[in-house]
Amino acid sequence: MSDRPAYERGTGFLLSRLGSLAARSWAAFLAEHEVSPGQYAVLVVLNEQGPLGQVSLARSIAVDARNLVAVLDSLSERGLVGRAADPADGRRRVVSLTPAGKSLVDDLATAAARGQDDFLRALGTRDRDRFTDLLRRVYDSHTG
Amino acid sequence: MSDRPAYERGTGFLLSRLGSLAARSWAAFLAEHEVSPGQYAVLVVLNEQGPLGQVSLARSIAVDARNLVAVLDSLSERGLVGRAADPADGRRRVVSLTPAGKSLVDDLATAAARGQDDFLRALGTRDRDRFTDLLRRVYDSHTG
DNA sequence: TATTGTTATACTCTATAACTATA
DNA sequence: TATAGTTATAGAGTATAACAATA
Repeated sequence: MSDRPAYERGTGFLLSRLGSLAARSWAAFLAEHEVSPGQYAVLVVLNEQGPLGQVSLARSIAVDARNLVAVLDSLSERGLVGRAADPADGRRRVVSLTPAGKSLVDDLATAAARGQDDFLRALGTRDRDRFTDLLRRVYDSHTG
Repeated sequence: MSDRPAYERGTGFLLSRLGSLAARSWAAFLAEHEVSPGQYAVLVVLNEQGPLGQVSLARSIAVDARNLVAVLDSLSERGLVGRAADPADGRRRVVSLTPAGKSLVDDLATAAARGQDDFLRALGTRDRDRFTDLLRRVYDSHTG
């Protein structure tokens, strides 16, 4: 086990603190490519799941739909996503990835894989895979 | 492996996103006890490591020393920590936990252990232990 | 000159409230 | 009435710049 009282460094505490560190590191990496973490999350989800309405998109990235508006505005201005009115439902605006957006996601993802090495330097190759697997399972349980 | 392109959901992306979720959940729990995440982090570190100067303390919780000042002011006003001038170095102010602070940390840690169950519902008991261990190793590698 | 602690300020992320339009 | 999208605004968390006191 540990030489410290385990309850003081429970998973919630650790995940919250480490997540804060990771978010800073991640934002700094993305900033070099002039993309915010929220923008990248949108691009990734659209690339994986295809076009989505804004409410579905917001839930998929665990962001409030109100705060998604400005993110989509900025992505749209840069030509990375498009918003099209849904003919079947006048309220909906379907968001989709443009070819330029698709190209950017692929490039960033490749670069990001290299950038992670330093942050996870405490773990060996096998533990990194285990870690990523556990993270994904917990993450997916919260975003559906 | 996965049915999705693994590079898109690398560890940096997942940790940053999940950490954001965990931080919200964690802050909500602490708010019920009128404590902020930053305040709790200070209390935990002081409880583990004993009295510290503000620069050492800031590094231990991975927070900028400038942003630590207001946190310590609020904790001091509530009588949870004390700041004493260091006789050996006039610049330093040594921060230490008061009995009331120590008591609060212990109570919160016990309550937090119960509150984590829902957030980690996707993992079994053994995987939770593995997850916590991996988190701690990565976290410690960044905070010394 | 370097370090400790501090203030002021700005920027990002998130949350609260209220609104429009469509169903 | 319920839902999709939007706006305005306020609150945390963090980062940049500059400063005083001490080493």
